[in-house]
Amino acid sequence: MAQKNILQYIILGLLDQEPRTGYELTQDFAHEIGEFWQAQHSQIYPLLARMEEQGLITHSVEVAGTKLEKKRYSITTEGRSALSSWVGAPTPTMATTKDEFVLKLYFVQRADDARLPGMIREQIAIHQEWLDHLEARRQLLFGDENVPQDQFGHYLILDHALTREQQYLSWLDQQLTQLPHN
Amino acid sequence: MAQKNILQYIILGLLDQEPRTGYELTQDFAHEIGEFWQAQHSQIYPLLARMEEQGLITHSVEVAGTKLEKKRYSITTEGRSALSSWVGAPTPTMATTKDEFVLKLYFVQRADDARLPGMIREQIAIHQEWLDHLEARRQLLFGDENVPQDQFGHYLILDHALTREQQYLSWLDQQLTQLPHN
DNA sequence: ACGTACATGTAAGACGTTACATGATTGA
DNA sequence: TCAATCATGTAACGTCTTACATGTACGT
Repeated sequence: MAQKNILQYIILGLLDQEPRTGYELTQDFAHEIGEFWQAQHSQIYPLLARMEEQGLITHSVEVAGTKLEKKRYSITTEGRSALSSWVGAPTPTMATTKDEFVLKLYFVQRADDARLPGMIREQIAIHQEWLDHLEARRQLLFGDENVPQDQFGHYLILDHALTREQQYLSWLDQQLTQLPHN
Repeated sequence: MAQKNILQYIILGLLDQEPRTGYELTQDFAHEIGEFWQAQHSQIYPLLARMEEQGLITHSVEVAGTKLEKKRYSITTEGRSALSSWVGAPTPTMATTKDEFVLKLYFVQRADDARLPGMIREQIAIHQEWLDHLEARRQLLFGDENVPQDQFGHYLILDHALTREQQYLSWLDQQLTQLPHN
């Protein structure tokens, strides 16, 4: 995709909340923030080293048990300033959704293609499952709060993802019912 | 992103419509299909060579003027079969929208952050412009037709993109009006 | 003692963008 | 003749995923 190192800013943002180890950051990408961005540990560890070289973060060593060394990274003043100017900077480029399913639709030339109903039903199942996951997540994090004071950003993007999935699903439903002789 | 060579199938799909040169394919990605997938010529030309090696496409040489050689590629039987099995295969992976703006929102911790209104207004402008473009495109391609017989797939994904942008915009509008003392 | 989770790294390769490089055609 | 467009390629580099590789800690 060749972004401009967005991952770096995500890590800064997470470390700004509280210091973390590389392993913990990996867990965050697998769970906490994984709905919106993915990163494997093989990408995270080298990046942490580069960011420390640049002075954006530092680490201290914690020993667990007798031998195991954990590197707990914290954000530096310089890092905090880089994070802040990223958030404040314009975001002129739109997310280009590269949706394989939608691409396939492009090459279905005819409305009566026999494969369409099955294809759409498959996507409905996938997006319904995802919507359920997101709803459970909102319930877990925010309960029935309307607009929470803290974690406002997290609330915002969860709400955004929920709205998007609801729209995607209702679009799929609508297309399915509008198909000829279905 | 490490997809499974989706670009290859898009090229097969385009060549299935009619034979094209690498240059023409590049133009298609810049205009026709550029709303949904991007590819530069530097990615297209080497891929065409690889696809020809695999027997998915062939080319014939056209001479324009006195010297200029154009390679016009067509899909082979093998290519048509690969395209068809791609379209027919399950699409189990969801599009992971990596939306830089939404990521920034995640790190805005407080609802009264002074930067929020400006950030949201910027995105409204961008998405409004995009929506206008898509609407002009639909008007151009399909006029006031409701559900066209031919180019059904193109109609579908344009409709999908339009719906998505409308939803994105209304979400942004809603968040803007709900901000404290705006 | 054994399995799972914790913890950190490197290597190889696919995908994608920007830049480099060259030359022909066409219309003003 | 000059500029824009047509036309095809390679190089360098950044991002991202999958696989390789190693070892510790902790609970049962």
